[in-house]
Amino acid sequence: MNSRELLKQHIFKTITLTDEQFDYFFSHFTPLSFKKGQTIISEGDEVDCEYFVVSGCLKAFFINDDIKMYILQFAMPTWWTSDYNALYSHSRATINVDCITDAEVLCLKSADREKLCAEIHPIEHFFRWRTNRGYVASQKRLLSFMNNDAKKRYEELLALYPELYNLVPKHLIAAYLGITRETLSRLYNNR
Amino acid sequence: MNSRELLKQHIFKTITLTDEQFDYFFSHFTPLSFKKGQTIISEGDEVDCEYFVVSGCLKAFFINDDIKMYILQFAMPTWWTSDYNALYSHSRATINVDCITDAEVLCLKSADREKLCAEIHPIEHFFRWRTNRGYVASQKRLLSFMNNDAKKRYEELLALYPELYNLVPKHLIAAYLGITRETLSRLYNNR
DNA sequence: CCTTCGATGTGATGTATGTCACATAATTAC
DNA sequence: GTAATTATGTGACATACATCACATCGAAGG
Repeated sequence: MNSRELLKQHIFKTITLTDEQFDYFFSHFTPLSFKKGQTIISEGDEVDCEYFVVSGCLKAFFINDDIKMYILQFAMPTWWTSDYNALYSHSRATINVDCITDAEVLCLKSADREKLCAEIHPIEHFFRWRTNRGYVASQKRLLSFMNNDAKKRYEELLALYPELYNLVPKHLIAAYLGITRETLSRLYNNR
Repeated sequence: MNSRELLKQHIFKTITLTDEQFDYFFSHFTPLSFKKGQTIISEGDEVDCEYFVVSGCLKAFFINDDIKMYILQFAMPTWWTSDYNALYSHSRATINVDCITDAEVLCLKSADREKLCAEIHPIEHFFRWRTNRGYVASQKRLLSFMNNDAKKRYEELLALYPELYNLVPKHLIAAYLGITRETLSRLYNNR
């Protein structure tokens, strides 16, 4: 499926637009291709875009003062990603986004998102529901952090996204779970 | 300030409505009063409202199988709360909401929120931005969980909401931080 | 006023996870 | 194809936090 169809099917799960409306909507996206390891957003950047993943896998991550990495989100096809804190508050990026695999994305400028939301009411509806779902997912992950130990969180992650097991290196899974790679290795080798 | 003015000032930080539009908007809210300790949402309930806090302090919390409590959110005046997972997915409540102090709230039915969002475009805009901010706050809290130890999270919480220190018993602060009351006691007594 | 119960403090001890060190396997770069 | 780099496994030990037990203190209710 091409990127236009993928985006169309994705947003049509929430809203419907006329063909002209969708064409207009789609005309604001810029397709971009990246190679494995390439950086999309670096800490300190001005952030004015968000990204809809068409193929491949991205990660959004934070690096702390001890150079330890924590992964906020793996972004797979039909997921959206950016540094939303920076994007919404017009501040500099504090998180990074890069490519775990070769990837194709559609880039949407924040100013264009706002323009589209103002011009076409259903588009605002779509973005409201996208964030509603993201908020609930984030709360669930927070609860899982408080309630479950690392082993349970690992099993939950693999149950929810089995494709990650072969797609992303284990030290990145550990960085998502908030544990060290050593601990993760011991968990699934039962040591 | 009365509840109508509080809500008006709150939403006018994001959007503007005509007087008639705001009157219409406000007419969908039901004022409710609760006493300290009263329950607003219990696990297993059907959830069809969200709540705008006018006065007092609520907590939204999860109880796990070992009857340990984890607090997702303290809700102070101008905050919104509910079990958003249940509310958005039309499922039964898995989290509880109750009153830490006597409280007044404005209740908005989910069906009315959707109706208002469909009828008045700026209202959809308001709710989109409310959730955008909630999503970013939730991501920040997640990062803090992964990156900081309990002491740092405690200091962060008090820096962000100093009023909680005197308002909320310490075992609830602990339940928000995801630690036991004993550990919290040791943290601030440096033992 | 007295009783009860919830909130808090603190010691002793257990456990999950982190840290550091080192070995080896798998990829990537030249 | 070889060297360099990155990913992974594992042992020894350190540490943050949990658990359990018990004491104290203060607020709420009859």
